[in-house]
Amino acid sequence: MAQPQRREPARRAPSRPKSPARSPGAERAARKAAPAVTSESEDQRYLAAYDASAFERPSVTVDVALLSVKDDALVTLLLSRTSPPFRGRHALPGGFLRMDEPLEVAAARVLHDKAGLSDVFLEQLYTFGAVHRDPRTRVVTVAYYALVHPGRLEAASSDTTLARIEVPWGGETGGPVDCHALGTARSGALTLAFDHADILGTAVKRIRGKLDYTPIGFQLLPERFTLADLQRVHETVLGRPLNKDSFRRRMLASGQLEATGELQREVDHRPAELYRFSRRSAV
Amino acid sequence: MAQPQRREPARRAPSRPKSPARSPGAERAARKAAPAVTSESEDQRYLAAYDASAFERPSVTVDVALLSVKDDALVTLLLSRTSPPFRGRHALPGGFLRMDEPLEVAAARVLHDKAGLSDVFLEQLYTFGAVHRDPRTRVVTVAYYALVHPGRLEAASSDTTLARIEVPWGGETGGPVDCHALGTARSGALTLAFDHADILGTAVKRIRGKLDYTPIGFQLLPERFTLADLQRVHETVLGRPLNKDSFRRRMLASGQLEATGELQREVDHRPAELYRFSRRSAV
DNA sequence: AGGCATATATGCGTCGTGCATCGAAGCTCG
DNA sequence: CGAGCTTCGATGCACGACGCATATATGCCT
Repeated sequence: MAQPQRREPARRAPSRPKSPARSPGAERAARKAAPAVTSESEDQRYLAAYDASAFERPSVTVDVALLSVKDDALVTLLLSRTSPPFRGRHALPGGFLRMDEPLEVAAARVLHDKAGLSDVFLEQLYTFGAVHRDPRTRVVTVAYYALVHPGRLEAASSDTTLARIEVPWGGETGGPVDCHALGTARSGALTLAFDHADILGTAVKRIRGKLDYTPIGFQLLPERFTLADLQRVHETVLGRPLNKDSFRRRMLASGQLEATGELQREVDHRPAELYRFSRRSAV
Repeated sequence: MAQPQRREPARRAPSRPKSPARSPGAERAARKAAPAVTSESEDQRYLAAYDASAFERPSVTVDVALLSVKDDALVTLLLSRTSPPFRGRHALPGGFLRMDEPLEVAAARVLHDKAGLSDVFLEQLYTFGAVHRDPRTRVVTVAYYALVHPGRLEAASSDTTLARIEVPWGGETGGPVDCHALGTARSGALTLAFDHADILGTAVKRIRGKLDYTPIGFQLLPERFTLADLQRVHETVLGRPLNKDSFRRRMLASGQLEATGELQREVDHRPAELYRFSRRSAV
């Protein structure tokens, strides 16, 4: 819906107008006490409370979890925060939503301005709106995830940091992930700003789920790649080994691969054929 | 991220500070021209533009696509709008996000106040932020979807409308859906307010995708049900017939079902056994 | 009592997957 | 130059899930 001009009549006002019921049990009890009757006085109080908060608007930002696979590890791009809160900590690239740009454009802009990347696979991930996820004001952030192959990250790492992602949970469980700065010899875990470790965890969970039935794996590879490359990417994302033969057959049968006829070079064994992603699969 | 107090230094300012690059080609060209160099003057201009829009905040609402399956049809709960814009049209239950409540609590509150429903399966769906989705101001809405069995809808239909959902696309394609008011004999399609037909379409697409590997099907049934009931619900959601034997075996093998020992009653044929959803499946 | 409609169990061909085997094709080294 | 190494890539086979067909069970109706 959406009414900046508050006209919507509020039916079935909750017994506690100020705070909505949090626990399902309490909520059900409240409903049982006053099932479907509309009390005028309750409506009045409810409207008053509604009015008060309706015009106070939270800030809206976009954050981008930029993921890649480098040296058989999931990596992400982080920025060091130069101002409080969480000064000095690492955070996802993000920024405010402008009034005249769609959400996805804002995410692309953030990626362009802060990571120097354009023309990147980008998809909405989840919206995080915990009340105190930003200690200053209410900030609702629409998180996106982006996928690039590691070659495109090299050029962008001026004041950005590449961090290796370690997933402390198995399969599809979910939860925050741990990040370790890449390159630096010390392996101390980075403490991310805000709820960005949760955002990254959600992103990992999402791409793990979508990997089998969507062509997102190709986004993490250069244009030409071998089947072994593709399998290593899948194994890195999923965090578990895959059967080689089954993977081959499944990929070749999916119709998403196009043989280039070219062969691998500079390898000390039999070179594999190079394939290309063919997006005319969904025909 | 999220900085109401604008301190974030903007690196790699785009060559056109006002409008972020829209076309991938143009964007890539711009990046090639100025790869990783930070120009101070560009930063200045960029910050000025950034400041201007950073403090103007969009409104944030939540909308809930409440879905159910009734008489072998997908149905949703709609409200008639009593004020412009889209006065008289039907819309999803929704409302403003309050400053002190999490997103999911807001969605539950909306469901409680406008549909009289509590303790409902509720999950975040997608965030819609097209610039002019609300003709008055910028409104970003965080859409949720909710699932209930049709028995819980009867009590709630005071000034709400139940509408049958017709999906004009097949499988996982996506897009808006058509709605037809239930009960009324005439089958004229309802024109929904805002982008709510898209939200419903996204919800249908989502539950179609999640139906096989999550227990959401049980949310659309009463506590006890037969395997045939469950199959009909699945077929209605997916919009295609399913193989009976395969469905039986898959469901029984999933470990999510618990036989009650009871049998169906008041049917003019052999009664089927009643099952119950057992959430101790993931053990 | 018999018919009817549906539930429930069983058997079989097919297909995808995991596993093992085998030949092929480049490189390295003696 | 040929043997040996490593990985590629194809083939064969057992197993399980699925689609399909068949057979039996069971409560209600006539």
